[in-house]
Amino acid sequence: MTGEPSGGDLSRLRQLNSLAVIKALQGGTSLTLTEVAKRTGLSRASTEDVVRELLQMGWVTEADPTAGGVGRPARRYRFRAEAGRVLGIDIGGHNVRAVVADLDGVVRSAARVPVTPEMGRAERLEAVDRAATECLEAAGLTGGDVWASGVGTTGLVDGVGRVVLSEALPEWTGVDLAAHVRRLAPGPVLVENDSRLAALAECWRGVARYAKDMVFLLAGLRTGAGLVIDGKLHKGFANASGEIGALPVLGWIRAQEHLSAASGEAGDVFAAARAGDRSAATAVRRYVRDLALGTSALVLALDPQMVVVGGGFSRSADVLIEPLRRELDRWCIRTPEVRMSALGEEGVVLGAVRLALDDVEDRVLDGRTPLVSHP
Amino acid sequence: MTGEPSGGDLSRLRQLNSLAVIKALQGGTSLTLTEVAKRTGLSRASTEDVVRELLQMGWVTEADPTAGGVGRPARRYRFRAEAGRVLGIDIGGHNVRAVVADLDGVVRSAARVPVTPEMGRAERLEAVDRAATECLEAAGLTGGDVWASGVGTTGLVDGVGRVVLSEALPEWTGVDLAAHVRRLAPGPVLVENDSRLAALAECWRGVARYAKDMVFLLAGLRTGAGLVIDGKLHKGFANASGEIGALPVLGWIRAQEHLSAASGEAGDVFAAARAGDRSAATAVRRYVRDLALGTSALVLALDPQMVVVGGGFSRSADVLIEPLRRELDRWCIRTPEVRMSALGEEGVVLGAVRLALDDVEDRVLDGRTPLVSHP
DNA sequence: CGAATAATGATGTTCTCCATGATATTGATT
DNA sequence: AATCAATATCATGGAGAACATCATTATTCG
Repeated sequence: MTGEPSGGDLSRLRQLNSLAVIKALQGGTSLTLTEVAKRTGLSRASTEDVVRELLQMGWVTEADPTAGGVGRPARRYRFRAEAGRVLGIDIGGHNVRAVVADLDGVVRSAARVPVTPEMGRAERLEAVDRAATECLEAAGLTGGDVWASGVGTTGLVDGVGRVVLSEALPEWTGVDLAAHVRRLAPGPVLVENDSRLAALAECWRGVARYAKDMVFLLAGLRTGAGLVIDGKLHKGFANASGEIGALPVLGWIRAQEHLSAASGEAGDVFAAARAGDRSAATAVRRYVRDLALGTSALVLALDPQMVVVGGGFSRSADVLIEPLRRELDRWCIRTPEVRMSALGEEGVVLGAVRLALDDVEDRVLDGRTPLVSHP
Repeated sequence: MTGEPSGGDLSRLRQLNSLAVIKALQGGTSLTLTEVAKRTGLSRASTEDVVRELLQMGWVTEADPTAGGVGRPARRYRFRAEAGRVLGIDIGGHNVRAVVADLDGVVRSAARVPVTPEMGRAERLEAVDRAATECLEAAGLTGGDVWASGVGTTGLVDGVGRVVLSEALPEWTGVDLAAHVRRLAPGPVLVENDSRLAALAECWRGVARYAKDMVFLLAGLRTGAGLVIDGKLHKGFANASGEIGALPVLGWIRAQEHLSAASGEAGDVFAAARAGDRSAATAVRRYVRDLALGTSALVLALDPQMVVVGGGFSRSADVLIEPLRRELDRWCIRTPEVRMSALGEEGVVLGAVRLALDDVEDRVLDGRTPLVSHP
């Protein structure tokens, strides 16, 4: 019933310990052998052995020793994040973003191509190509250098990277994004729904960094949700989790209508409400009420530690967050922390990067890819 | 972001391999060394070594060799499930059940003490004592022989085994069940909500045996839910997951009222509906409609592989399941399999046993309890 | 009764980790 | 400048675990 820490060979032990050392070293900081030994729980001697091996394979490299301090200065080692690259892509209604990141998830180059919600399939895919190649070029790479790619898009995505259903974008249902991106960057391509990727990103480097259970709320022209459960993105049996908006009584379908009824442009309504416009304030109140209903359902179902609000409207956090919290209080047994997204528009791309990195780590961990660097 | 398969010592490797062998041997079947070796992926020689050690520690024992077949007959080994015992208790409105099970989860003795929903705290706890001692005695054990206990009760339970809130039972809020049961059986006591335990049980030996994501629906005088996500019981940050019933629009609050309005006794309504009574049929239809609304919220949120219906009303599956399925179809993007509980009234106790067994396995796995048997 | 078959037992090797002590490099102290 | 204290690196030997290989043993089949 539990996972599979399954034992095995002696080499498996070394593999696990190598991985532990890498994990300790990851994140840009450089450490001395003694520090690594302490973090991994290994003996100093073994740590040295492991590090030597990793050094030779190109996974770690020596860093500058720090001056000062008594005694012989220790050598410092750091994870060689530049050993590999991943590609992250966010295909939205208004923008296509692409970034190249290193193995620490640090963005090395980025590109953005504006698109419109009305664009057809071919045009949008062409924008994807442009964004990806532009940012690969800026990083001085070709597609072959990429170890894995993550792609975020609106709509439901199946297990092999095809868009099963997209209501927001025309001609988008049925696109085989994995195949398309694989043309640009051979190697594993992982496609996910954008709300989910934004959720992932918030758990990684956003406000939910230490939350194991978290609900991400995409509040914008569309309303959506992404769930992180037990530290992992929850996909569901057919990749259709978080689609609470489909239930009419929970209000997500009609939520935005309150805003568009009050004014032409949605962003204006929040500004007007902030300025004291009565009808705008009413519209926002109604919007929040509907938003909170669906959110309460998620919160009651999952009892997460935190709700993170992202999406276009999260810019108007000042008139959103507090009312939302109050509405949640009405329904929830225990109202979780409600916080605004820390990543804003970059959330989805970063989540795509995380998705790709997870894949890389999984493959290294499973030993399917032996720990060999591409120098 | 992933778990902690953290490496370590050589002894750690042995520990993992021991565990793998135990897992392979668990479940009553006896295996030959070669079979174990094949299942664990270890070499025959190492398997032999591990098994010898486990044999000596009392975790496995030799079984009768099977006759027939060419070649030297192989020795057969089996997990010594009788090496330890766990206690499972279900404290309900009408019955208190207790069972003693071995490490394979096979029930060795059981006891049932009838209670009434109106009983106060002292009386109900006294029933718990009676059920537990009766079934310990029947198994020839004292509380000290029990390695861990699992307890199921209605209501919200906190992390240390206290009932935080119970609406169904009088004087029940605030009981420290863990402390109470620990008096009977020292050692770890784990307390959980009954719906959740029933969910766990269905995933273990019920109809959801191979489902990783599953929603259990408790349909009875109360309505509740238990969630299994990624093969594990989902508790939530404050142990309050699955409480979707708190949201009025989702109908669980008013669901039963349809039934009680139609007739005095709930069970009768289903019977009457089955017999063709028009008003009873309408009541059932309304009940199912409300039940489905909350269930849809759970299904849309989680996209589980399966919905299992348990609780008192699941006896009337013939007039429940199919209409429920149809109603779910109305709202859900992908309607999961809907099945009736296979365990019925025994579900909660079995879940309690599983909870206790999980604790035992975790402690063995973490090495906090060295693999030492109590002979 | 011998041949084929499959399990068991024994031996030696290799891999990995660890403990211990020797050696190196630096800052502070005399 | 010489010495000391502190810390890090290097080297050696030992123990535990897993594995490959081969000889041995217990069956059944012909």
